[in-house]
Amino acid sequence: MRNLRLVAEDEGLMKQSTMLIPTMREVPAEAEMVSHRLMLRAGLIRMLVSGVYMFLPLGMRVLQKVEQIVREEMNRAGAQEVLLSALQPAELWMKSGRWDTYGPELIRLQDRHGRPMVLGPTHEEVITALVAAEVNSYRRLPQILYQIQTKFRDERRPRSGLLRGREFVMKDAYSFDVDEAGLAESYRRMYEAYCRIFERMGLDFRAVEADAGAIGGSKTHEFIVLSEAGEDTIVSCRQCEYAANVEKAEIRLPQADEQAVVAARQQVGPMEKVHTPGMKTIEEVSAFLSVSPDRMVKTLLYEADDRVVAVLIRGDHELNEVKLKSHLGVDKLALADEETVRKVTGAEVGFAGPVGLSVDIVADQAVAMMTEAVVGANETDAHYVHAVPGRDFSVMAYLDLRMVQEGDTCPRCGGDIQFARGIEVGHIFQLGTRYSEKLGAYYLDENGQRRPMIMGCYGIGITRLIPAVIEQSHDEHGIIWPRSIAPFDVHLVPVNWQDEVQRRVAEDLYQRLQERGVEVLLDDRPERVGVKLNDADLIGIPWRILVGKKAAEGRVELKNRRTGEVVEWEATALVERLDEWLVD
RNA sequence: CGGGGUAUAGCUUAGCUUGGUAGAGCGCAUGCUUUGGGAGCAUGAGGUCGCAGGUUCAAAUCCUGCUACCCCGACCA
Repeated sequence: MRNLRLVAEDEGLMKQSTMLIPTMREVPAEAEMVSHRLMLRAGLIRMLVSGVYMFLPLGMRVLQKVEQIVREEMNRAGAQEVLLSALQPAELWMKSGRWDTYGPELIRLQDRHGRPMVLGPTHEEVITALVAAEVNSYRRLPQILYQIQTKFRDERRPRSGLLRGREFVMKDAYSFDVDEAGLAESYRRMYEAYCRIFERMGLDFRAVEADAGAIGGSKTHEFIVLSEAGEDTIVSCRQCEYAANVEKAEIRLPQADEQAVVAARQQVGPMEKVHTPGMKTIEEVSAFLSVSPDRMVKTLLYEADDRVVAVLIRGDHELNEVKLKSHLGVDKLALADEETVRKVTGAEVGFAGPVGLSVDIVADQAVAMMTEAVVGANETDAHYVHAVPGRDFSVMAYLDLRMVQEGDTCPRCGGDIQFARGIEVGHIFQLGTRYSEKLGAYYLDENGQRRPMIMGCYGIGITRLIPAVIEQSHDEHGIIWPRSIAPFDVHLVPVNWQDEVQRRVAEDLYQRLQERGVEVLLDDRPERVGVKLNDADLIGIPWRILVGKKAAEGRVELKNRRTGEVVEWEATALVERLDEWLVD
């Protein structure tokens, strides 16, 4: 008897009285961000420890729908699904070099034999080793393989619920091609698949040029869901298609007459040391000497891998560390500590300058256009005025090193740029041969030549997509799901479950909608209407059918969660014509 | 890793200044009434007051250390 009931497909699976959907009326103190609060309140997730979350039945349904969309689009783009391992031998990471460079974010452990292992934060090593072992001819290329897996990163500061966790689900795809043209084609396919995926989820997003970071590679795009709550800042042009992460955004040099600069510099009198007691910041020195920041140069000392480098930036500009790191080609970059600064400059922090400095100096390109500048004197409480680039100090290179800021123009067309914030949900890279060479992914071409495969990698933060959707789609009452990833299509809510007529109409609708393939959640709890309706708004299923007093006449109410629009229907007609309204 | 904050019932919290039997609202259980936007009455269960040490006749409260969680920053395919 018990078994029979359990196999009955219908038994409680979509009934709220039996499902674990622990909604919360009060806001949990731990959550700040809207999406985080709503996910906890709607009973989608619960935290186990910081940065690690469990998916409850409702959240699980959403997660599965997101995964399914990604799967469909990956398959459509010609990618093949695999499942790689989360537990990986450290050996592979030593081969790629990332055992040393990845840092404490990589969760390292030992097996019972003392063999070093890692919990995979990403899968370049594993997939490359797999393809290296199984593919060795151009005849078997190209290949695009993808997986949906739990990944581990011991983040310094997990935050914002699912947005930045230590354990999370990602889709990652890897392409292997015979040449650059093949890579470009694989990259294009993935780019298009990504756009379809995010469109299907109803997201307002932008694909922007980005920095490749530690993973390496040349061309790369980030997919950013626009949201003020996001951690990333992007710039985009109002006139053309240009859009980039601020970390990457190039600076267009203003038109300048070099002859004029050179001529102007010849008019400048000799450099002069001035007493600037306790004036350490640009603002202080600027106010003290009555010189505007754009006529000053700040000198920043960085430890880049094992050496110290001085970086010159115009006083009103801000250094972009990502650009600096990429120009210097180093793995580690950090502002030098006070002791190092004192040793290099012979002065307290705040008085560094390029004149007479013995370390390598690079400068932002804007400095090259300055006639003269105020700079630190490498002597406590002193600055130089009338320091002329090239005359009083020289630099190794002028580079694009600063952050874009309001008022800058588009590097492509010179148009106006605007800033926006967003959540990074996808990132695609053209990796080249970095991993294939280190892990031995070579193939023989038509001429029997051994060549490294050209790789690309393509990630989507599956679990991060859910809060991203919620950030863009909610109101003061709760979540508003797009139908494509909603946990259910229809929320069926009888006003009074004790009322036999309402109950009969609701159960009948429940059954008939299910027969037509509609996913229905039936709120059969003996709660008061108010409780049920508030929970329904909170959970955010796109359509709500309310079965109330008019059930006696066979009439029910249909409400659109997004628009709030309510229509009264004959229950029978509603089932018959559901195709008309079940379009999101 | 630096700065700030919090820790008392499932959730939100009072009590801590000034040491003396740990309280409320919501939720939960049972019963009755109620049922179109978070009901009413009654009864009841539920607490190592984050952990460890110290001071004291006596510690949720004072002191020390630790841990966890949150926020800001740094960091981040």
